[in-house]
Amino acid sequence: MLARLAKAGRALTAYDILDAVRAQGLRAPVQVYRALEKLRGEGLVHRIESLNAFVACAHFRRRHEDSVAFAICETCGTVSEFAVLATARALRTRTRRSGFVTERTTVELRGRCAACVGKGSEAGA
Amino acid sequence: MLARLAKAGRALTAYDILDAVRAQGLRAPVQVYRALEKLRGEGLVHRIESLNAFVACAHFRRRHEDSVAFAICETCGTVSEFAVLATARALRTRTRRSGFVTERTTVELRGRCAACVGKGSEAGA
DNA sequence: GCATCGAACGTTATATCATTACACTCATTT
DNA sequence: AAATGAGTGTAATGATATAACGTTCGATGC
Repeated sequence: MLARLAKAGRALTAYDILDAVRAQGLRAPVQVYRALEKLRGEGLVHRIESLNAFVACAHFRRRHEDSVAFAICETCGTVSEFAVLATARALRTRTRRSGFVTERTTVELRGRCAACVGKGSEAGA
Repeated sequence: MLARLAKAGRALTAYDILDAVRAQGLRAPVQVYRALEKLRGEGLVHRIESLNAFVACAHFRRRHEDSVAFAICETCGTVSEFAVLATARALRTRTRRSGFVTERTTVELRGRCAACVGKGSEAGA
């Protein structure tokens, strides 16, 4: 299942994954959600909140759990993961001043990846 | 509808809203989604991606559209909005270096608000 | 005036995402 | 062996969101 996700390069919904792994014996959504939950716990999978979908962790669980961001291309669906240590720290500090204790941050960027920006301008010209 | 959202102080799902405004003649989800879409366009409502829910804009559309973040209390559900101009700019710059053109950013923090942290430590002591 | 058009709206149905409930298996403990 | 409890599989359902389609109504051109 993790292999499927990693191969996809984009985010897959639980039902996308279900379709992909039916051959391997998983038959119901709840089984996929349980597996995803476990993988997320191990830091091998991230959930993309704005897509209600999942990606394989690009960084092989290098303990960055709470400071990861995603750039999501609206055109091709590609999701790239990057670390945002300093940004996450700044946000925590900022909200801490009003007494809020941050446990988890979600940072997601929507836009166009390099490849799609290139194609877009060609088409427009 | 906006009044309902503003009064709530927390995020409401489209169906929460639907229940609240049935008296005012809205009868189906799609009507609520259409209204929300319009309000979002006007900058009066924000969507909280990690909750699949909506909040009234706390800043009266002061043109901060693309640089707003939310601190969401896991205990009481309170959502507070704050501006993250510099953070959003930094993220845009950062991804721009790899050719990604950011159109929209989502920043959401989960944790405990001041009030709930206080209560929590009392209970724990 | 009135035919035409298109945007907005209402209704119904359906698609999509996620969880609950419960029975069964099987390893562990006693 | 009986009791316990974690994990698993299945079915059903709940929660979120959109599609499809007909109607209304104001704007436009004749």
